[in-house]
Amino acid sequence: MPPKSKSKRSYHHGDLRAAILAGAVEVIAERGLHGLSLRECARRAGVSHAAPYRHFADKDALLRAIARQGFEWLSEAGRRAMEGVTRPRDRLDGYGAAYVRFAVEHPVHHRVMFASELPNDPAAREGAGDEGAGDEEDDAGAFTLLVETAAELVAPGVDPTPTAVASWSLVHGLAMLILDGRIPAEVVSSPDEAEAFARELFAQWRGALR
Amino acid sequence: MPPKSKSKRSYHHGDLRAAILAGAVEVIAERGLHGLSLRECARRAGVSHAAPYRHFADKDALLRAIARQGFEWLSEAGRRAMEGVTRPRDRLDGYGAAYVRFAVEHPVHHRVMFASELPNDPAAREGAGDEGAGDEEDDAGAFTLLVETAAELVAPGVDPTPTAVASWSLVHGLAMLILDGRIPAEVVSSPDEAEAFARELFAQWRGALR
DNA sequence: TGTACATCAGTGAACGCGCGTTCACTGATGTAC
DNA sequence: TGTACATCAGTGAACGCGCGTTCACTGATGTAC
Repeated sequence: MPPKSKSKRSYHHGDLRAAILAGAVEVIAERGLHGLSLRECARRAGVSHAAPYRHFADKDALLRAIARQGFEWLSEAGRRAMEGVTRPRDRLDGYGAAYVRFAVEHPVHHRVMFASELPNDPAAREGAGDEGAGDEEDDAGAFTLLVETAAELVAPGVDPTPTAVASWSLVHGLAMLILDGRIPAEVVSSPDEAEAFARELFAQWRGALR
Repeated sequence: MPPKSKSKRSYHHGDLRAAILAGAVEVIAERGLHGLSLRECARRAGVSHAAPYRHFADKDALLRAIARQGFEWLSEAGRRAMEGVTRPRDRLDGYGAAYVRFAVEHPVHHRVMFASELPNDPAAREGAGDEGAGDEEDDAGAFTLLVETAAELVAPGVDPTPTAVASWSLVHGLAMLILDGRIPAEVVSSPDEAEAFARELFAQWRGALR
């Protein structure tokens, strides 16, 4: 395999789709969500600006692909964190810690997953075609898992939804505050620290409320 | 005061600054943060597209003004919610409920206040000139208030910061989830309902954790 | 009350820019025979 | 192993667009006298 002629002979990229996806995450990390452009992604992949359209119908499809990937990774992480753990409270803690860790490890994905740019636009939640439905499923799946876990925690007959929502709010809010730099960097500069901090939070929160 | 000649004789607006500010909030509500443009704000105020530059140095200054207004309103609401309430736990509940209510009442402000578009950009947190410093103060002020309240709640000698962070995370996360439409609309379609839901959440959360 | 003048809010033309998207194309790839 | 051909990934020119920002300007406002 001669080093120079490696891909020189062909202008075919090999896996442009993945390259565009990775490039998009990079761009968002550097310039923010509104700084993303298909042309910049193409540039980084070393490809003409029209090439991405072979793999993504439009800019929105690219964002939806990132969100879908994020939901997959998150639910996988949550599943892993809870397998083998039986005590309901520990399961909830494990899931929450995994949630925060995911956000710190993949801040761009987390942002894209939860960036509803149009608060007043119900259409964004509805149709959105085949791909949009995929996102919703992942999202709903994660929440269902949370409600089931919460159900093991509350007294029989009590609606577990509020507890599930509270748990989700706690970890979601913590993740957002960390990502926004509102939590001092020395406390949570690494995923490990973020996870530890989340667990500590859960513990002390319990104590504080008696 | 003749209805037609009212402002026809003068092209001076009267309070263009406020009009631009209100228009910007409107635009963001309709089109999202990235859909905001100074030209559109000028259009809605019935003014030439260069006029806003008399009142805002650039687009960023406009956003910073919205954020500053939001922080003022929020800290005012928090103060009002806690005045006359003495029991620490009730003070924390009141503040949290006010926080969630504020987010539902002023979703655009809340979004602008907490939209760090550039996660990796530490410069956004530092300098930012005179105006930026104003934001930071409001932000820090709100958090200080929270820590002080948390200090009354935990055992003496215990660092109240984690409890404060947990409280903030809970209400911040709940607000974000509501704003993103993740909480069923029938539960929280009005500010009153949002506030009630928040209080219910706090109560059941305590119960669930024993 | 009237006049001169400084101030400053708003105008409208102009600039350069990067973007999303389309389109007819070219040339590499893989498959059928 | 070789040839013909369909497929399809990537090209590059071109479109139209709205934007941020600047600039010399005009005309309203308010103040000093």
